Amino acid sequence: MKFNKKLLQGTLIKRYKRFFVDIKYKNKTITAHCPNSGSMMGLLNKGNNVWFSESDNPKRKLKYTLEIVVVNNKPVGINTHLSNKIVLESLKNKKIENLTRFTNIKSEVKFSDNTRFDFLISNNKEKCFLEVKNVTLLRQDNIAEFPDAITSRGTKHLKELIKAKRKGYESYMLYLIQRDDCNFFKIANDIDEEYKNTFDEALNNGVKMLCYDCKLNNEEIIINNQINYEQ
DNA sequence: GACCCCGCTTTTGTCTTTTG
DNA sequence: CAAAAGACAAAAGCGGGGTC
Repeated sequence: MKFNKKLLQGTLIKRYKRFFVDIKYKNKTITAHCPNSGSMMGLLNKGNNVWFSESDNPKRKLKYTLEIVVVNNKPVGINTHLSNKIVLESLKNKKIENLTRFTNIKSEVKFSDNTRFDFLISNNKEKCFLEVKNVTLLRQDNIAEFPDAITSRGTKHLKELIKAKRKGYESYMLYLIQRDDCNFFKIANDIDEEYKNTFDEALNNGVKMLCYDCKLNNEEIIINNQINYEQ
């Protein structure tokens, strides 16, 4: 996934009102859109280097978008919209081993009245729902974790994936770690116990789980290696 | 226009304590 | 003992951009 233009670099001042982030850039303070409504635990230290994009869409209220936060010299992708783009590209390019058999890809597909999943991928034998989660949290060396805050919506998605499975669909969770300094992935059960329980229930009901990390720099973010799940 | 990203602040609601 | 005030909890609404 290439950025349209090279990202610009600044330092973080503060994040507020969920969608706003102030950045120091060339001795000025600019306000950028923060396309991550999560808690972004561990990423929001004042003074962190950040990389952001500039949009030329005249209709936007904020022309800058925060894309990457650098923590301990490691870049972390925070734009949750990009995770779907990255995954779409990876599906098309057959970069995700377990999913190469699916030739048709549809984004944002409605499953029930109040649920839509990120992807419905299919071939002439199987239909498969795929839900993507963006992972940024690292609390111990080498281990990425999700979620970074209680996520009732995430739990709901898992339950809906179980339902999909019962209705004859294949179903997958894909945790996309937008950083490249982790060799393991785990569910942060101390942060959201209910999520962890539902996750286990999903696995027991045949929902499959995949986890990949990414390589990122100021020009692009691309999917990298499959990451081991650690109980 | 509906829905996705889902935490933070404000508002509203309920119960408990204080005061005249 | 009733009314006001305070404490706390639950619920609602806010925000920008993107995609269908």
